Amino acid sequence: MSMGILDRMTGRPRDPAVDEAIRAAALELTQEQGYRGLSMEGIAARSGVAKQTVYRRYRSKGEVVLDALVGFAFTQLPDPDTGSLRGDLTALLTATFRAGRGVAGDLNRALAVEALQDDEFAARLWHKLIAVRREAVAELLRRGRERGEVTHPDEEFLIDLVYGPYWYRLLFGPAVLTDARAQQLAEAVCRAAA
Amino acid sequence: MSMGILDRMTGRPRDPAVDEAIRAAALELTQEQGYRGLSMEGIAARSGVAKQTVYRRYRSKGEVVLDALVGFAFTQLPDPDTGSLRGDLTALLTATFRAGRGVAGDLNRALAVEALQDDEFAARLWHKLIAVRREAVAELLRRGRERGEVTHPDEEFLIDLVYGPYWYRLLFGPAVLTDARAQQLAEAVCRAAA
Amino acid sequence: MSMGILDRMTGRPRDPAVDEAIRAAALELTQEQGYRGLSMEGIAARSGVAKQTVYRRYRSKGEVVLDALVGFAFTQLPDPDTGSLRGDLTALLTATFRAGRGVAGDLNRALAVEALQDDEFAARLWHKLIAVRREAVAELLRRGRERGEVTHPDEEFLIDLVYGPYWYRLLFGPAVLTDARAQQLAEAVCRAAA
Amino acid sequence: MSMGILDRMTGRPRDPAVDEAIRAAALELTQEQGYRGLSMEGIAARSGVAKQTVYRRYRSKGEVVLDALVGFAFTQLPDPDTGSLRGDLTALLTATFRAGRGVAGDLNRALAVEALQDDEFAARLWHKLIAVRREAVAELLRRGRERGEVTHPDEEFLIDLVYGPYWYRLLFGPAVLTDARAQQLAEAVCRAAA
DNA sequence: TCGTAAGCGAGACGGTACGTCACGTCTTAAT
DNA sequence: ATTAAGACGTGACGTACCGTCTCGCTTACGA
Repeated sequence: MSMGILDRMTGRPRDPAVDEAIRAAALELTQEQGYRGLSMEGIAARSGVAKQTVYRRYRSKGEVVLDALVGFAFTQLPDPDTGSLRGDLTALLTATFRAGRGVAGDLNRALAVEALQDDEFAARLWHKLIAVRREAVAELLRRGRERGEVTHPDEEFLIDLVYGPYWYRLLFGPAVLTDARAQQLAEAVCRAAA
Repeated sequence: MSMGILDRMTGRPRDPAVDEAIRAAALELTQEQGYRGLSMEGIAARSGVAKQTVYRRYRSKGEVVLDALVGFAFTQLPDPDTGSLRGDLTALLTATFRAGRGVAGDLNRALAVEALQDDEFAARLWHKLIAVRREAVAELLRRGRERGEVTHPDEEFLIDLVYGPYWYRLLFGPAVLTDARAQQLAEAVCRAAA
Repeated sequence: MSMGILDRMTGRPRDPAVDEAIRAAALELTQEQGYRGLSMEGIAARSGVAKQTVYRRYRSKGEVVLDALVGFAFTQLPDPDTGSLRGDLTALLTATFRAGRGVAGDLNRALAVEALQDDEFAARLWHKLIAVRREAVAELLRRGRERGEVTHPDEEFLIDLVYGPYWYRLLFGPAVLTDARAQQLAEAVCRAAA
Repeated sequence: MSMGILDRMTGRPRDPAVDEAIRAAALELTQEQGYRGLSMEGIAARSGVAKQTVYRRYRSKGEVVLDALVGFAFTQLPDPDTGSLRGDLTALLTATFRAGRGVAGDLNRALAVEALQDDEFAARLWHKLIAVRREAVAELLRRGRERGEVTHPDEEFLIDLVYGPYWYRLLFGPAVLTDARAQQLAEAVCRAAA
């Protein structure tokens, strides 16, 4: 959220309303005009905030979008416990795909653009978002492993298998992030994991 | 390559050396400075060509990169026929991953950036590059289907499964496009396809 | 005028209408809001020209003002030949003071601001404006020397005596650049020169 | 110095060390980077003082510089009484020119910049600095008038003649504020005054 | 052979956004 | 009330590219 590593306790405190306005503006603009139409200048203008005030908090528009996305409710991944790996994965992937069809899809695309061009940002993105999502799958897999549903030794690989098609389709033609696809994918991962 | 629908037959013909210089400049700059450092302005400067001359051939830097990449040797996908789906997929994925570790990876990233921001370009990219690669896998799957190795009805889904992890890793941390991973993936796809 | 040392002969030629618009905008803005209210940004906006287009011609607003002033008619100093040093000086100083009471005074003040803060600019100002004005006085003094009206050996000093009070009053309280003062000054210089 | 018209007597008293630090910082920065590099922001930073603390005392950087300069020893003009106008003027001008060659020159230039852009400040500068200096000359002239050395009726004009060349040279090329020049000038003023 | 039609290098031009700097005001907690 | 610290709206800075344009020059082909 705030860029400071340690919270300062001196000086005028940052206005939380400003934080909110910036995030809101970033979301609005991304939805209205796509990521191409998003700029630090535009965010500042829309949120009625000075450019410096945005730069004080974020290095780039990517950071703004990331922060805005992290604040989203549907980012809180469900941690379903249906009793079977397939059920768990289906639940998680369905939720993921559904989010991907909405605003979150646009935001994810925006983050991808930034990450592809900036390694530092890619690293931050990984820690703040990607790693969290991966951990959710890892947890499912651990439970599956206890039940004997998972024998494949390489957890990382399996997680790639879960999220790979999601991002692939986010990149090229968003038309297929359907619930049916989510189910197919869960099934496929189960087979691979066995 | 040439943007004209119908070849004009009057006036001074385009200089092929210029085409070459532009592509070369795009490659060099992408490698040296990443996609962020790539600009139409820069391409023109580096190739010693007027800006207009670049615009006469390409709408955007994405198109330049796409054209440059298409001209690459390792873009010609192998069409292995090892006798088994697993063998075929392993061969194809190994080749793909290897390319992804080199320059082609940078170029693919560049194309992704452009595609994410421009739907028109995304469509062109799909037709010129993605569709071709997908067709290669489709062919393997057809052969596997004849042999009875493939029973899964949804070919499109399986192809997503093949390429999804590749792009996912191209986005986030390129460190894992190893030969071993290619093999793992081939194996997983086989299981899903069965 | 144009910043280029040698005129290029390739590329699209600069639009003279743009030159004109920039100078006009600079003059208008200086008169309307004083030098403090003058900015490269404002000049560009007022003249309906892109900021880069201004920067392509001038390094700073000082240069713009200088160029604008040099283009002025009343910059062409009179070279009076009244037959006496006192007559000549009176004519020249009266003209100078009169100009100083009008727009040229504001512009001169603007140039002083810039020169005081930038040695490089001060040098250019000297060559383009100050030196020219000094040469006019030098010519008068030479004629006076032939007539025996001038015996003082240090021409530079005498010129300082002519222009010093002018700039002093331009700096502090512009109320006294009267014709009477011009005459007094001419008289005083004559005495000093004798 | 202190901006308050009436001294307040409640609350925490102002720290005199702060006053000193601000003036010192202003001097240092002016010498190091010229007036262009001087800013309220910079003064505060260099003096280790909050920005507000500077603004509480001074309206603008010009005021700071003025205050700093007024505090200088060599600002106390000598009131020589050599017995002749020429002697008096030579003494005063030599002192003035010498100071102009040092830090005081830079400070004077700085004040000129501010005064040229801000009429209110120009007025304050006149009262606090210029008028004082002019009065010193006026005193010399009065004495000269008693002795019969001065017959010229316009005292103001003569004072302009004394200080004009000084400021002129402060503006354009400081190389000539020599002792010899001071003497020449004193001589010329004497002749004009006679 | 000569005109017409493009290609080409060069660079001007109106734009938009960048990221930074300083301004002058403000809000906080501590003194 | 003063102080250090720093947030904040504002406005300008100087730069980078964008995509289009206008020059003068050069290559071709076809009449």
